[in-house]
Amino acid sequence: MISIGELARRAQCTVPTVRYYESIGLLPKAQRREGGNRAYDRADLARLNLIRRCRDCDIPIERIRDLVSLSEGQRPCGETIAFFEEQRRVIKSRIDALRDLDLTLSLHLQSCESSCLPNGEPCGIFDELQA
Amino acid sequence: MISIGELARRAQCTVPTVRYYESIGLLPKAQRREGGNRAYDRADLARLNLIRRCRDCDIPIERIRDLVSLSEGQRPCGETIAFFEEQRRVIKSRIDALRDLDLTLSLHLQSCESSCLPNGEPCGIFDELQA
DNA sequence: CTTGAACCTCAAGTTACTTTAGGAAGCACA
DNA sequence: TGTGCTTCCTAAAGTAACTTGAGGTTCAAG
Repeated sequence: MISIGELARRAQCTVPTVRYYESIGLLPKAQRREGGNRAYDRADLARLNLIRRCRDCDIPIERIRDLVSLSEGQRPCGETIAFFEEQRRVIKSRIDALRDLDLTLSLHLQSCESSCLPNGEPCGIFDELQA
Repeated sequence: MISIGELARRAQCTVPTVRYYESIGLLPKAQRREGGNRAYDRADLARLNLIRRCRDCDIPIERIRDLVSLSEGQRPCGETIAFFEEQRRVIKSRIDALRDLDLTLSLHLQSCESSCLPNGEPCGIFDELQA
């Protein structure tokens, strides 16, 4: 059994975030010690880790709720596979968008760096962006 | 001079979003027609386009405020380049996190698909995820 | 000149948290 | 046993970046 602080540390999130997840029912109500402090076990950490992995990738909480209930309900494989595949599609399109933006930024950086004067005067980087 | 609807359409955002940007001072107070409707010109569109590009990249509004004042103040290139490079770092780490999650999902999908029974009964896909 | 789309303001709702206020619990060490 | 100090507790309010809703006005087409 570990404390909420230890749990948060291991799952790389903050203590209030853990309490918040409990308050919205994404984590089950935690067990309590004598004095009232929350206590967690390995399964809690596993579940929080799963949630955090997903949140780091901006999967909305409602979708994570689906995932968790899928994992608990022992649903047939088909549903689970479909869910995972859908998430992979979302992830893929997000990666594509980010790569695209990165390319744009790198092009603007290049043009800035090549047209910049050594004295550090402003170049035309914003002219293009605002055109 | 174009209407707020036309402006929003061209900058790929919604009308309320434009009004919101004005309300927080990210866009200057719009000119008005006789009846009170907002009217915009090319410069407004340029500025909104810049803002939207950045927001698509999840650059927070406070940072865009910095950028706008950077572009208006004709600051030296160094600052601008540093800003863009920082944004590229943010994008890169976000892509890495997404790729990582995608890999995890694909591994679980594989193990699910290979251990699944043809009748669609649940397999152990979540056992690993929650371990 | 009327009708429907687009516009207006102001207020409240949304998501996923964080921050604040005001205490109580737990643990070291003197 | 007392005295700190960190960690914990709850409840409420704040934050970012918008979206949605209510209730009313303006504008362009027919």
